[in-house]
Amino acid sequence: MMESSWPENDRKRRMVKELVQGQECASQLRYLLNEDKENDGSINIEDLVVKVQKSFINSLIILNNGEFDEVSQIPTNSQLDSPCWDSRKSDDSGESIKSSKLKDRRGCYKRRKCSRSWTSETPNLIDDGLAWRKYGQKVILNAKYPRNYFRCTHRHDQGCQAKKQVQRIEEDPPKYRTMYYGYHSCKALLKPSQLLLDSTSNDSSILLRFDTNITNKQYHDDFVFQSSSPKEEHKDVVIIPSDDMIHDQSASSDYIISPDSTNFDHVTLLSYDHGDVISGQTTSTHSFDMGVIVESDDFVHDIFEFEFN
DNA sequence: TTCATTTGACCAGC
DNA sequence: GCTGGTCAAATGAA
Repeated sequence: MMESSWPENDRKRRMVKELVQGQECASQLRYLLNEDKENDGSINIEDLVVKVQKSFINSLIILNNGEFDEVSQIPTNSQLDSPCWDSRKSDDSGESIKSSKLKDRRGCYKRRKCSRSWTSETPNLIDDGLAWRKYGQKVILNAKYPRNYFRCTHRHDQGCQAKKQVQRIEEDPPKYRTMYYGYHSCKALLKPSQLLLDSTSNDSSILLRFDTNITNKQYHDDFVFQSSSPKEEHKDVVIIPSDDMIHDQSASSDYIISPDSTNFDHVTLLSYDHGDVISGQTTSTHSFDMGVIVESDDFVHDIFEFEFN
């Protein structure tokens, strides 16, 4: 069943959330790679890449007005790459077929025209962190390698309509083209071991690190970071540009950090400005209902790292 | 036993 | 009639 388009606000919020999560992972990745930090293995670099990729995937899909089974982004050329999806066909065919006592009417479905897709090409097969189940493979005319068809594992139990096609297009260097269709509406797609946060932080605190560049001035909505800690599951931390920022984009940037539904007493600013550590600089808060104001003269390029405890 | 993959068949669209 | 997307039985893996 196809879902209708999201309300604009909801769509925007979802997209921002996806991008913010991706950016957070990218920042983590940069932190590990560029600053030559020791990684004790608690943070899996490959998992971070996966999460960044997932962020892009979902953002691009959301960008297409939330059309779950028909999206476009990169204008795929090709009719070669313009498969037509219609998950409803299985409802019209598969189930009814069973009851109609026709034993083998496999492939009885209705293809739909004009479905567009967006595509990514990678030098290797990257696990995008989503749960896919292969349901077909097809030799494609004039193609050296077969095309593989995947649908979301949770298609039946959660009605997730996401699909993708993967095809190797070059051998040396190896190159794979992945075409995505539909939005992943299912839950629990990522491995639980993927922690966004620094696992060295103590159990009672949450470490949040982000690059304010992500909070681009063009966005005036709340920014929601989903973070986690070893003891607690997920907490949404809302980053709210101050009124000055909203109304005057040239104004100095204040951010209101408001952990949502948490009971933290303090926010400690551990570092900012590309890793220049200001240890122990604690920004207390009267009430997290009101948030914490963090001042910065150059918010665009700052990297903030907070600890909630 | 359950779940995922493989693979040949079926069928819509061109 | 050809091509590509999907189904579902058979098979394999855990």
